Amino acid sequence: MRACDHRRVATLLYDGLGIFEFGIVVEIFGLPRPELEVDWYKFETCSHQRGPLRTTGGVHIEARHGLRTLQQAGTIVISGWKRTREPPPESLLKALRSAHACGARLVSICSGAFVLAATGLLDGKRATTHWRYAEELASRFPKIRVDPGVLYVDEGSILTSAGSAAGIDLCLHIVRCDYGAEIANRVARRLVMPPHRDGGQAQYVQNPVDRRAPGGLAPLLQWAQSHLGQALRVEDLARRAAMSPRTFARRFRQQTGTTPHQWLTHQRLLAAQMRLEKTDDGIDAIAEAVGLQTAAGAGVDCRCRMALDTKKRPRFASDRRNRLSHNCTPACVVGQAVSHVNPVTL
Amino acid sequence: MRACDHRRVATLLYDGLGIFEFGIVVEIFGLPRPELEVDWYKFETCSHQRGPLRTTGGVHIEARHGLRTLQQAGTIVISGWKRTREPPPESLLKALRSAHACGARLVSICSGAFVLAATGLLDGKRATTHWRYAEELASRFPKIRVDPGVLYVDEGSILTSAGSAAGIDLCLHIVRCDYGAEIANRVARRLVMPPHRDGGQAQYVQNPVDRRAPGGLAPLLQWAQSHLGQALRVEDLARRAAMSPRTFARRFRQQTGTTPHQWLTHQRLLAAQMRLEKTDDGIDAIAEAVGLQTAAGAGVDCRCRMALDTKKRPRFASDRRNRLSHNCTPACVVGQAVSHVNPVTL
DNA sequence: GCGCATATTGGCATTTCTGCCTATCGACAT
DNA sequence: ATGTCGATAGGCAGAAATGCCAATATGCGC
Repeated sequence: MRACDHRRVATLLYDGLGIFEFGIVVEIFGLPRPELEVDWYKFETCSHQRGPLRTTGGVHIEARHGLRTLQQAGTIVISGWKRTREPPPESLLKALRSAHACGARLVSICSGAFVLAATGLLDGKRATTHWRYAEELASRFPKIRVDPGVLYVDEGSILTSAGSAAGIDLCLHIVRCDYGAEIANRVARRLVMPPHRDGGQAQYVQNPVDRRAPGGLAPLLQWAQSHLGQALRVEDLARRAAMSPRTFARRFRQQTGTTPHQWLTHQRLLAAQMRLEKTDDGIDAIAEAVGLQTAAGAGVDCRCRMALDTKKRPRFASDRRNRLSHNCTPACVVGQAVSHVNPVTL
Repeated sequence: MRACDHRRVATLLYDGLGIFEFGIVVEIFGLPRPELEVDWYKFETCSHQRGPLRTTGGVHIEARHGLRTLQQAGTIVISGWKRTREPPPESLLKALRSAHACGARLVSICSGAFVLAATGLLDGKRATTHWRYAEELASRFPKIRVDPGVLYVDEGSILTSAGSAAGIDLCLHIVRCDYGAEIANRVARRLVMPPHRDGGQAQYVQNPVDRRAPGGLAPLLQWAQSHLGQALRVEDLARRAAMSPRTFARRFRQQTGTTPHQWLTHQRLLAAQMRLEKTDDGIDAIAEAVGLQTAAGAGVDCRCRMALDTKKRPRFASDRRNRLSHNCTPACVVGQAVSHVNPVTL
């Protein structure tokens, strides 16, 4: 394994490239950043294919380099892969293996994990991918320990990240490793992104992953979601999970990234949003149904009130199609009201 | 003003286009989404310039349409503008004004606000842009009420968003307005982004904006940041801000998006991260210095402990350059530990 | 100036959160 | 078998967060 410069970053272009994921890589590694006053990354686009390549959004782009350059890079980013079932060309795999053998760092975003998986280099290692593909990845590459619940996995020389935006998190993580926290924070700030975000992509998945994980909270959360109308106290939830309140709080944070109460409030607001759109019920009825009016405890106050307070109801809620000044539905307003709540969805 | 279909989305390409911002627009509006089972947006790329256009990342792309198509769209997105000082061509401005007169919605991301500003359509309206450009925008277009503290501004027919990633928030907002919260949430989930995020970009700016806003917390926050070592209680902060604890809590949430205590803890961890990199102090000394060991109150527990606990120190902190199994510096680990804390920076 | 409506503020009670301390359990070496 | 170490669980007290209500300020039309 020869030493190689991780600051030489190459990313793979291919026919059908997702421009968003590519954009992330460019934004983090590919922009000149004189203000940071460090020896910043050198960035190259490479492809195994010649000529203009189609991308999402209906535009075409052309890589400036071929696999040879890719292979010489110290950090290689595979941002997605058009069709997960399509095996990557052997020439590409060879280049990746060779680069890795020389000490290069392999990075994948979203379905790019399938390319890394195909090299065999992930065997026995942990990895992740977009939650839509997690199952497929795990079943097609059983040797890989797929963790669908995290935003990214750092296995040292191979790093994989979950869907789309999680690529930002991983790229920032890499910057943090290479240049330190301060630089990474500055990059994040310029991106107007939080410097780190976690709790895993589990938050963003529709159905909780790992339903039957030992001590998993998923069943409880599901139960809670369908009983939002009741005045659920954290203590009750803990009892239901057969844990002491303290342990429950700890587990809850581990698995969701928030406190039970914040999560609950957020669920209530989301539910309210949905009902505002899907039903013709009035604000009060909905608030009641999702447990917001009566709710014992805490979590909403002015924020939710701003949108749900019965006093303001006539202003926009007389009809659920009634539009606000800015063409927003009530649900939209609630959405903005929610915004201050910790963004955990599950 | 004729009715026009907001679902016809066009975005402007230009020489020097930021591929990241463009990617956002594509990802939200430009992907086929059969799974949503709605009449999704039609997406077009337009430009006033012919031929391949340079973009960030060193690739070239070509717009499929010209200004005529742009003008006919119902939603026009300007994702950035290469040089804020460069006046947009009159032909473009004309097309935008004309489209707007016909009822089209104008949307800007990042420095794209300068293009909208140049049309004059923003005069008297509220708007925002990337925090780096906010001041310039305000001074060059004094008639615009620039709000540099928010992620986006919805003025009905003109929507502006702050830097880069804030464009995602705005685009999701638009989807929420057009198709409702559920659809928007599904799009967000697929992006692995929170469905809404707020508290404003104020969180991400290095130096708090609006330092002298009436009742602004910025000075207090700055003071707190330089006195993290002390055992600051929320009550103390409130007193220092000359507010009752209750009012303080409310204001704090308004302006930062979190509770005082969460913010404080996050600041402590960030500070610890920095010190781990910049100084040769040991874990204990640093923890002490940023108020984590001694800290009265709450906020860290197992999360921070995971990285800072003196018991585990020998494992990775004997030398600050000492690497973990995954090539991470201690600061990096702390970063991951921080992750469960609400991502507010300020 | 007056009355009404709305927004802001402060205090209080309740719930929730969290650091810390102790107890328990299992692995492992002696 | 015994003791030590580490990890996890539970309990507790103090701090923090929040809904709610009452009081006060602010604004507005008359």
